[in-house]
Amino acid sequence: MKPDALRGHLDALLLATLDGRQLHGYAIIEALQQGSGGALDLPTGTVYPALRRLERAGHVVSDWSTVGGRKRRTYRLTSAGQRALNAERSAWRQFTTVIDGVLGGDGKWAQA
Amino acid sequence: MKPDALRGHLDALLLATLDGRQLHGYAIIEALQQGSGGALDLPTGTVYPALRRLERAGHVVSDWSTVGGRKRRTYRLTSAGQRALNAERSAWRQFTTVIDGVLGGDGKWAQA
DNA sequence: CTCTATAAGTAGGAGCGCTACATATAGCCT
DNA sequence: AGGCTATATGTAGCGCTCCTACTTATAGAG
Repeated sequence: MKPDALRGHLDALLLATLDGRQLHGYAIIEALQQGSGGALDLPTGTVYPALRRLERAGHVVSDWSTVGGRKRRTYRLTSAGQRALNAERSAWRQFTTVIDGVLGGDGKWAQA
Repeated sequence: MKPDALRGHLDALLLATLDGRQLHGYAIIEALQQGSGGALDLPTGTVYPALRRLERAGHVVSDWSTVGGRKRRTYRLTSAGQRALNAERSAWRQFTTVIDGVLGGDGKWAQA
């Protein structure tokens, strides 16, 4: 998958990954790897700044802890973040419907 | 739909719009409007530069004509563009599958 | 004592889509 | 005659985001 395809959808992925659980940055990256069957291998330089953005936006909050001598910054959704996630999910639905419609066209290639 | 969601997928839309027919820029914008049920209303400042990029990339070629006193630049796919369109379509499939998987998660919200 | 895994971060760049503006013709309405 | 709308193409420059590359630090394996 071309790296920039995520543009504009990364927030949704991060929020969804934090839905119902709290994870630190490194664990989020691993969760996305596993949750995507290995298709998503996001670099730290993408994820960490994105989490900061989400925190600035009030969608997540973080707490520091130390586990096994290593510092962790653990994130969890705020209620605003939960609402944002719902919005992202419905926006994603709309988005794929629209693009599918254009790409699918008249059924020339559709097979599903 | 948030405007930047298109990032990375605009080429696919333009190539798909030109699949099997030749259109000029203005007509492409209208075709996308109709083909998306009004959801896509791309500004000329987005479409024209994108068409130039596609032409530079060898995916489309253009010819000038004059119709009703107005100049038109009509685009059509090259064979490389046709291949690129196929690639974009399968990339889109992969992309949506991956994101759907992450957003859908464990079925908490999936309804389809 | 080095190498890998774990863990977080910054600096800087590329590139794309957008806003806003400029240009030009045809046709309609007043 | 003048203005307005639709048709048609284009550029300049901005903002943002994701990426590459690098830095820092600890624990454990070999």
